[in-house]
Amino acid sequence: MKTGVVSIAMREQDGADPAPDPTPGYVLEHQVGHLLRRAHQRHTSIFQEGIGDSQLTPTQFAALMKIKDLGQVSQNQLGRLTAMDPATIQGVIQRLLVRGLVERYPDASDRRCTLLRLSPAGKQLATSVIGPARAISEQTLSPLGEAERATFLDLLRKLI
Amino acid sequence: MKTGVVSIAMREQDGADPAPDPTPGYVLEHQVGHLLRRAHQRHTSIFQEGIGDSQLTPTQFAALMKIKDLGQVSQNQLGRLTAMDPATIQGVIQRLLVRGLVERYPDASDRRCTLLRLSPAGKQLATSVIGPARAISEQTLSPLGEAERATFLDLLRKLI
DNA sequence: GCTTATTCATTAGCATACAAATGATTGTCG
DNA sequence: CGACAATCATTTGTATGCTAATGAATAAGC
Repeated sequence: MKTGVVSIAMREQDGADPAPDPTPGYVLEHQVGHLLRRAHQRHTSIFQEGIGDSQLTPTQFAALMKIKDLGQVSQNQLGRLTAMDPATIQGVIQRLLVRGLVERYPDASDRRCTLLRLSPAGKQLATSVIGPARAISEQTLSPLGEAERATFLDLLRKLI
Repeated sequence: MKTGVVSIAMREQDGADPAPDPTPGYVLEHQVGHLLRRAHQRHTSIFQEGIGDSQLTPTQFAALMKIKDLGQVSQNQLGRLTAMDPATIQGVIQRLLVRGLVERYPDASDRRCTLLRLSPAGKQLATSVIGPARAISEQTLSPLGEAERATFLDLLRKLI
């Protein structure tokens, strides 16, 4: 039977030590970044479950809502309003275009820009998913009471 | 000069209406999912800025910390502990293997499993980034006061 | 007005993140 | 013990999300 000392010596010969070595005072599960990642993961799962359109992602939904709000908007401007960089919003819009939910047309006053608007199908979808979207927000916050929800959203907004 | 009425009529002929159409009572910027996404984005940016190793991502860091805590662990088990599905943890570990931060060896008691441990370089890196990681958590929460931070983390934990 | 800087949109490359399918191995249950 | 279920790891495909580079068009400064 190998002793602990011998075992450790052998492992050090291999150059790696599989002994547990937790860092005092640093718990991954308590870090705000890890918790934000997991909370965002949970919300995404709730969204896909509840939005009622298996192709529509949270970012595509955000783009759709923002175009609906504004009527028309350039791609980069839409990206700024939905917190997506130009490369990301490009892909999101491309997929909405393929589905026929968004239309593009040139901006007469600035030939660099392409303006976006909702197609009739896009308008129809945008309207029909607002109900599910409200339910998704409610379900995401369902572990919290009413006062806790308001507090949480207040604090979360301060972290943006 | 075109009137508004004529302009709208022409647009309806195109099948799309670029008129603004905000939904009463639904503000994208107030939705918990959008706020979680943006807060997570901000944290990731702070992480990349502060971790001190331009190649190390938040998920790679989480995997590194968890292997350090446990000494050795199978890949799928590590994924469960860090909230990554098997496909995601596979890629994360692959990149840590390429960098020589993690080592693999077979589990004698279960030939399906491959056990993971930190290499000496992995141990060194894991130890050296704990200080920056603490600073990253602090900076992420810096918009909040002490009491607010505790409240926020409590509520965030309830949402996992 | 002309150079310079900025902005718009796209592209390539890399890193999560998930669903679904696969093959190998192990566990369970009749 | 032998069929069936479950688990481990991988692979493929799709969708964010970022950096960096590009070319076209506009804005700013001198």
